[in-house]
Amino acid sequence: MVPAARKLSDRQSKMLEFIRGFLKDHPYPPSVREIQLGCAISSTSVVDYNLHILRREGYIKRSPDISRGIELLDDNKGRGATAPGSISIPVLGAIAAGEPLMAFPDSATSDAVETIDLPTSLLPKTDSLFALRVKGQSMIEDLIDDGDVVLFQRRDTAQPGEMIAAWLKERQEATLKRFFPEGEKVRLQPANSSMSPIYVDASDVEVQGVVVGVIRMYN
Amino acid sequence: MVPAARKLSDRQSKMLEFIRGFLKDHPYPPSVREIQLGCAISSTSVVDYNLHILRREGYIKRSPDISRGIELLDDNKGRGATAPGSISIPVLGAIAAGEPLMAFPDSATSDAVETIDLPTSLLPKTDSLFALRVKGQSMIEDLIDDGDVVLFQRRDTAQPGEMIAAWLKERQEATLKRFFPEGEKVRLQPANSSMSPIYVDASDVEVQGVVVGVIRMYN
DNA sequence: TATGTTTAAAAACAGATGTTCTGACTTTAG
DNA sequence: CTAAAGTCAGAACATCTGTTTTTAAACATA
Repeated sequence: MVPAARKLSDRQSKMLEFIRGFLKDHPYPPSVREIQLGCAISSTSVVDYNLHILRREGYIKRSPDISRGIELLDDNKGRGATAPGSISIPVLGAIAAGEPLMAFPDSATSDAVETIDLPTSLLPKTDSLFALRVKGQSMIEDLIDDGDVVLFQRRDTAQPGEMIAAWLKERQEATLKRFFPEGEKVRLQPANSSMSPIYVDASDVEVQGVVVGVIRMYN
Repeated sequence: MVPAARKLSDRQSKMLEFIRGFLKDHPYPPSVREIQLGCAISSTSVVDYNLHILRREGYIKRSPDISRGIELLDDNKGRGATAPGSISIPVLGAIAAGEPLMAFPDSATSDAVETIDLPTSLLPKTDSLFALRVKGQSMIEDLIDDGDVVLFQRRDTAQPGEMIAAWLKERQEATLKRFFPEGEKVRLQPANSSMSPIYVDASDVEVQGVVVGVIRMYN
């Protein structure tokens, strides 16, 4: 049960949420300055000020003069199969990098066949990640081979040139390509000089996620 | 499964026991000086020295320069345990794939700055694995880029054509190349058409491990 | 014996981190 | 409106804390 039912400011809720997330990713609590960075706060004094309030309201406990002496009180800890500092990423299925084909299901509704654990230290961000196994060699010149596992961050927009998992509504197909918006159209560019780009209406393309990593195993 | 079964000194066991107890009583790990006090040790350097050993032997994990950055690894009560079906692989350092240079230390005597967790399902074998971060682009045509993390299985022999971490005794250098024995000599072949192979005496080459995987992160 | 390795102690160093102070801006109560 | 309280920013401060350096004792090995 949450100890207090007092209203918290946006900043305080954000801090609480950050601490909670930090404790998921690390085996030690965050420092004041890590909270400052994580919540985009301009001064450590503000962090301290709001931590004071969070303690007064019963959300946390603090050990004075002790680094990282913050304890979450409303946390039902004790469970969590993933090692601290690591997160589990679901491998949702396969994606075509050659001829587009395999659809991959939505993570909300599907059960990942497997998951991979990676240390958060390696990852740019730790939320909304998923993985797909690559079929085909259209991204070979970007050093992504058939069979590689590609990590994505779920996003619905992409910057020009980014590698994305694209869903082509009309064809009901998913494909791994570089993303180049060109007016009303979108060019989906493979990284293989023997293959041609795909041109589709911007409205027909749905960005599923952008590539943040690659894993390859030689078996 | 306890990571190592190496002999620990009385002092080291006591420290381990103290850390375990401290984590039971506090929501944050102990500092070096708290361990010093708790175990009646006369200097922080001695604590640091023995913590190094505990990490080398796989009992704990440490986050450099982070206060209280100690994590118990042999603890299966939720905090600090590697996820079931996963193993932790030490990232020992860097290896040159361009001009050979950076030596990487021996795993028996070195402390991994970080580890990566991978599910055993992805791995061909789960024993004697280690990882190195690649410097240079000599393996670019084998889809291994500068900055990639390469997983090795520790072995002292290799099949012709396998990608290996090679130690050149005379030069005191380590390099990532493909292995081709040719009589008395060994050809170490880069996967970059703009680079030339290295020829050395067979007796001058020490196989450290063979490549079993690649991990790449875009940050 | 000579030499190198392991373990230890003491001190100093450098960086990480909690805390405090001052002033300004915003909101609220009267 | 005015004053008090609440919130925030920037800087400085104090100390907590990981790391390094130096020196040396104990121990094993050649």
